[in-house]
Amino acid sequence: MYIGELSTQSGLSIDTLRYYEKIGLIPDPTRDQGGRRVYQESIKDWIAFLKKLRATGMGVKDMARYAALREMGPETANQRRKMLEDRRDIVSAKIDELSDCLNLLNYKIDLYEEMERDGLKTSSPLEAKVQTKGLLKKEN
Amino acid sequence: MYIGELSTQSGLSIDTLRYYEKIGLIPDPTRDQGGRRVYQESIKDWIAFLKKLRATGMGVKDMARYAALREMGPETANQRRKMLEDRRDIVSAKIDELSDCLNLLNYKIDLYEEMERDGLKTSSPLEAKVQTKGLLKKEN
DNA sequence: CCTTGACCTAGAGCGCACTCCAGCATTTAC
DNA sequence: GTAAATGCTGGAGTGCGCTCTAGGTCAAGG
Repeated sequence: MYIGELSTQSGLSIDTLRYYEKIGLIPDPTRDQGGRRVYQESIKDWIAFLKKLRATGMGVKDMARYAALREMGPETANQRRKMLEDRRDIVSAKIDELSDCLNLLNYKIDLYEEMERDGLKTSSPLEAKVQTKGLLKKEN
Repeated sequence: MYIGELSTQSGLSIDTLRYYEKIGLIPDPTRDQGGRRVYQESIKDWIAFLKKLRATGMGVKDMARYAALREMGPETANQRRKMLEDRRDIVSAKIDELSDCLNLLNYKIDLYEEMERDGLKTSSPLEAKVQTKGLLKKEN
């Protein structure tokens, strides 16, 4: 499988695939006689996992660290587990934060709907209302 | 309230406060005789809301658009509502995505624990196991 | 007075994660 | 045999969201 096909199938651009290789996220593939990268099917699973890690907000440096540990073999399992646990905690916290944001958005959308239904009769700033409800300032 | 105090109370750096002002996220404050910014208490609520929008992943350009609509008064309420609805959908989708990621992380952490408990007896790549479970590739 | 500290401006610089470019080689289809 | 498609490299460029710097002003305390 050449890079174009891998790009199509993995959803990463050709440039990104080469970039990921350069920074050590993807192992150097074999080359054909013409010097072109030849990928094995199994790389797709690894890339799918990398995409999941990126989706969690992990930076490419951390991902490269994880990839390097993986290359080193099973004796690094505990370090990789630790990284995933750290990431789990971060993701968990982010979900909570986004849930808060979602509540606030829904609350303000309701206020706007009310305001539009009432024909713009109230012109007091919505942010003030939100504050009085104590929906903001929960943290920060 | 001068910028230093606002920085402390809002959790944004002084530089960020001036930057937000420059790009139109924060209304231009009045100045004292010496030209120094003087803020009203109410700005803190607005900044708290801006921080929430940022936490949802909204870019500063969109935030500036929202801020500009707000400056224009109540007749822009429907446009602002639309923006918040769009953002709600994005946040909702992001929560779902992160929940998926959380499941995958937990699954892999379990595998690592198992592997470490079994004394590294299996050296097959974990990514392959994950793939066979169909936890990856749900989208992408 | 004079120093200290908080503030000011315009603009440069930074870290991140790509993305694009120029210039070239190879392969494939006609 | 030639043109189009696909690939290669090294390095520059991009957009984002700040963050920092240089060189200055201003107000309060000793």
